Amino acid sequence: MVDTDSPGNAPQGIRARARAELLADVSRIARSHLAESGAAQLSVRAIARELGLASSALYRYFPSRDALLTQLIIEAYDELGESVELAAAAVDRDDLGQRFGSICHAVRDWARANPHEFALIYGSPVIGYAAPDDTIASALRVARVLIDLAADVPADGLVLRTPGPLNNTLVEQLTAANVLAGVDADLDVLVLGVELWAQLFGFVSFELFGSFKNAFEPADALFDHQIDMAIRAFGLA
Amino acid sequence: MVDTDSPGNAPQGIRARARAELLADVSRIARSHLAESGAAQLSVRAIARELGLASSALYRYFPSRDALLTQLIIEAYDELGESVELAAAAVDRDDLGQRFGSICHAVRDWARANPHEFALIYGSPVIGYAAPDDTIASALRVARVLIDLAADVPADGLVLRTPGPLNNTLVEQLTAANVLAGVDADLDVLVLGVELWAQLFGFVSFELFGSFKNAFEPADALFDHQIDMAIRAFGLA
DNA sequence: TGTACATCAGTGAACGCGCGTTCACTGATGTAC
DNA sequence: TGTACATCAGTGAACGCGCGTTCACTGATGTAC
Repeated sequence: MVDTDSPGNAPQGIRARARAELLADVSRIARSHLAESGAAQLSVRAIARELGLASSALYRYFPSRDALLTQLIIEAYDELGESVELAAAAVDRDDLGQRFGSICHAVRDWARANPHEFALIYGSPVIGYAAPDDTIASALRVARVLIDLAADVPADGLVLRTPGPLNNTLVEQLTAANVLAGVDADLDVLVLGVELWAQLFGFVSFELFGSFKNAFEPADALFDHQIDMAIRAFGLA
Repeated sequence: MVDTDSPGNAPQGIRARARAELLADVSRIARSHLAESGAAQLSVRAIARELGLASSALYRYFPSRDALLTQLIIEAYDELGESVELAAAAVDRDDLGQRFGSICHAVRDWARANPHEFALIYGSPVIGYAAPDDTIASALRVARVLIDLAADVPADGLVLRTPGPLNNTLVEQLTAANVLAGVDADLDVLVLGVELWAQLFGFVSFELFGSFKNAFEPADALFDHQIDMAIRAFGLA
């Protein structure tokens, strides 16, 4: 008899599937604890408790608490990176202003929907935890999308431009960024892009971490205005 | 016999002086622990241990751990605020570009000298801790210096200006900021100022929290360039 | 100037709780023949 | 198809440590008369 009663959605053995499910559960619960206690307080025991497992069981899945934290960080970078990539791809590639706006809104929207994950990757570093190199690739996804955009912005429309030549160090650093992303953006465009990148995340940090409290709540109008101004600075308006 | 052997530098009783000294010691030690373990891990017991006191002794000085945290936060805001005020006052008040640059450098310099205090006040909020209203006045000092500057910037030089009228909500929020600071800055200048404020702190966060890693290290040239561009955007160059 | 009393700083034990990680173990799943 | 063995998931006790906060107390400093 041919084995047809076992459905086709079992590409792995029963163990592999159980393992994948438990890993997902751990991640979900860990993220909820992130919101309730913060990254520094993330507790292997508390997660195991919520799963109904002995705390030692989790050591079959993660070598240490820090490894768990690393996975959460990578997941957060990847989620944000994917949102931003999708947002950039969702609009007309040649409408650079709209593309920039879409990217910015994706960052802010994801951050507001996942404030604790945002805090994990862009807030104060967790003391005593050193992020391993595994996080780098994921961390760079947002930057890459922005550099790609910069590479498409024509240099001659730029409203804010350095008078005279750029500082040597800066030229080296910007060139390295171009190389890393495999593009050849104009350096004056690129440096402005980096500064607007800092502005974007500064804004979101202010909004989420409380600096806008009692002043810019809601911050939607201010955000839209900031994007407008950035588009103008690029000469895309 | 007249009591002349007791020197004049005792404006308070022996107890009051001892208390002031111990409070200063607590603050100093707490700040060093901030660097070693982070705000969430700040421990009354560890501080008492380092002081050679029973942990219960500190409850004569602080009603709770959170109160200690509050004091550290206020101190940090005040230190930064004072640096920035001094920096703004140290230059020619009418040289607005220089004044802006001096303010920005003061923020960055203080943050680099006190990265953990910066993280405490501008990084991810400490979960489970709600800052009381006592912190507000100190938190506003930097913003006030910037708004004062904005009030002196002539509106007609502005390079980046909103096309058409500002959004209503934004007008209200900006007007409120003017009122709070007791000035009457042009709203187009003011909104640009707010956005450059976000940029300034975004930059410093990136630099201190690691987003510039492997890319803008050192970040000095980038910072100077960013300030240059901001001054241009204000029309002050 | 001296005395009586109130205030305050600091002690040390205790309460009740948390944590990460290791280890020898049981029993179930998977694999090679 | 069945059997023997290897791998893996999960257990529960233990190690050694941490924490904030309360409480009754001792002894020193300050104050009012």
